[in-house]
Amino acid sequence: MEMNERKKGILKAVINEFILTAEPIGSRTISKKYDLNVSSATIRNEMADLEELGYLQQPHTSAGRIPSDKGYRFYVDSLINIEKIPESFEEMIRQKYLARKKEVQDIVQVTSRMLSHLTRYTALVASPSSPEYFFQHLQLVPLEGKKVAVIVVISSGLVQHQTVTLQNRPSREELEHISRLINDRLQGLELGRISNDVFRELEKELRDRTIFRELYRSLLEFFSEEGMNQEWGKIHLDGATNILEQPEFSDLEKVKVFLKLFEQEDMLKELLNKIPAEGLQVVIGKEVPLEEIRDCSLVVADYSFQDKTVGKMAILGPTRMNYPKVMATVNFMAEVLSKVLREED
Amino acid sequence: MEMNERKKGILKAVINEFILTAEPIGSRTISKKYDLNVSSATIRNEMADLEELGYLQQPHTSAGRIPSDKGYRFYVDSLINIEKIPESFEEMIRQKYLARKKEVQDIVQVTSRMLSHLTRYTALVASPSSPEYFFQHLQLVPLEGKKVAVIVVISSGLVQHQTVTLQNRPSREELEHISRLINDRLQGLELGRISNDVFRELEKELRDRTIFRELYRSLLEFFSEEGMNQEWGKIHLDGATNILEQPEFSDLEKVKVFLKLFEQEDMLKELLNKIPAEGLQVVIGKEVPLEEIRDCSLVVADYSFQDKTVGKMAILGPTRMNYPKVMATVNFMAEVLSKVLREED
DNA sequence: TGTTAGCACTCGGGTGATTAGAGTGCTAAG
DNA sequence: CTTAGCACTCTAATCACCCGAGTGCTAACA
Repeated sequence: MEMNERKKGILKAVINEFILTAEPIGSRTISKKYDLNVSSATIRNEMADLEELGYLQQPHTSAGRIPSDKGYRFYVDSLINIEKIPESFEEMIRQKYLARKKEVQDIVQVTSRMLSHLTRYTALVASPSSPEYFFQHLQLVPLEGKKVAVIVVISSGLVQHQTVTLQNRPSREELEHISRLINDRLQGLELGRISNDVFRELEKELRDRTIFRELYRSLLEFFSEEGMNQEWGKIHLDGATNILEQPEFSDLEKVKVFLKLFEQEDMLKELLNKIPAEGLQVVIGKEVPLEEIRDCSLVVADYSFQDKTVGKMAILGPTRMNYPKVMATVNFMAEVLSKVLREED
Repeated sequence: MEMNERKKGILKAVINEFILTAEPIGSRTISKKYDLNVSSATIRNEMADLEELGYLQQPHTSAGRIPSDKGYRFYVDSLINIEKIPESFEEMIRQKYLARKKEVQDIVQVTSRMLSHLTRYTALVASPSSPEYFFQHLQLVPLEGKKVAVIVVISSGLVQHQTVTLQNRPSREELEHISRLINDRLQGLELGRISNDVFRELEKELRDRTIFRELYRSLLEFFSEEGMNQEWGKIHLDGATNILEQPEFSDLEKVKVFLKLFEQEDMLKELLNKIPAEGLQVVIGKEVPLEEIRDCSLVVADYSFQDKTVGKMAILGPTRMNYPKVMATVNFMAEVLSKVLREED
């Protein structure tokens, strides 16, 4: 026994219907609502076959069928076309981006908010992060007392800052001297290459400056792998409560697990990192690399900046997700965001 | 009929017990568990009196009593002493602060996390914000292309930045000139006094510089009341899911309302603003100035920086909250945070 | 050979009745 | 004024029951 056109049609109908209703689908429903020109008995037989093939499953004997993960997989891979998003939408989205200050956090926030609003599921957006970014500028600004603000600008427009308290009050000249030296040395370097070595060389040159010694540690920390990871690639989440609208989350225990997860940013980060995002990816049910949400699906896309993939965005929802719509939306948003970032540049 | 010592003792016992169990408390429970030297019948009579006085209420005739808002109010005002936090705790908390980079966001985050962990309720912390802060330094850093990073430092260690795209690529000299002028003018000014007027004067001086014209708008926005509000005084929330552990939130609808609220930062901001926080405040049930959470209580304290109140922190939980513990914790955390900020300075 | 009508069977979930138990208020005695 | 005792109330849990949706199978039909 193998898949034929009629089986495909029935599978598609069942999944479409299940996405709509979240209830097990019986053969009668299909024969009435969909024009397949066969009786419910025939559909019943086909559904039994589809179950044997692993695409459908039955919660209990006297209930209808629901799709299995394998069923969804087939549906996503072979049965649907991604919806077309109307051109006019792009303009609207651009407006939203323009309305906000164009800091990285703002962009990420706007993106996640739009994603969650458009899909009514939960959106995750990782802010741009790439070891391939270039160092551009470092500025040391003396503050009150013994404090210094260390401001680092990488690639275009991405700024990070940090305050350091020194042992003694530094003079403005001293700070300027040091920042000039550091800038000369790091100018145009890829972040990934600003290793300890570079700093060790710098340390030699600046050995006599006690101030540098003190700055040294925090700069090292800043450019270390962990420092990088901590500051960049932060995950912004929106629409967490949307899952509460889904009938599969009427169980409080499940909700708990879910929301607990959302409070652990590192988990989410790892989750997204585990998904090899190039283009549009759909991860269904048991394929999800995170125990707690094995009954969910993820739709992930990457976005780029200066022609490099720098971040990902994702929609997290029940496996019974409106895939055509969500896939279209995520894909579209990733494209628009990449465009917006390119133009900004 | 009025309050006497025995009534107070019984009221206190009922509330303590209810805080523990979340179940209506009957007279027998009190007579058995608490050593009041009276029988359950006597307690029954007293409880009837307490109900008449409005301190207790009955969900239905054949159930025990639960405290009313008025009961909690009396309890908080007259029946409890705030627990003493052991000295050793302070050191532990300091360590936590030291372990993180000392940016404002980090401090706020650490604070809210600790609050929610210690109390097992939801913590809200408003980041420092005050029109009484002083302007300290502005730095314009040229980025790639036509972009400029505007970096503003206020008071000690509070840094904000923003990227602006200009019409033409600015020269480094030009930017330096402008920042020098702006710095001279704004140096040491209270943020609240950097009004349009100051900028208008600056505009006159710099009229010939087209670059300033372009920067003008974004600076104006930055120092405007809304800009200020948007950037400072952000609310950080932690332990949202803790409420799910509370039996009063076994109703999904209620959970929904709650979590939806948490996704609206401006609501939370308004909520905290409406509470005149000086010292430790407890807002109980119907006293809460926000419809959606009228069956909750808030314990709020303010914290200070440079001897001025700059922010608030709060614990949000069910009215059936462990007031002695929560009040002690919030009070303590606010004090420690103020101390840490003072020492930093 | 594939399709369909018909039918007996299964099973979950909703309905209603019953019951156990906790707690009360009242009364009367100490 | 306190307390033991008792009748009464009300909720929540349990159970039996039934309804209906849906199935798989069989037999007839094209």
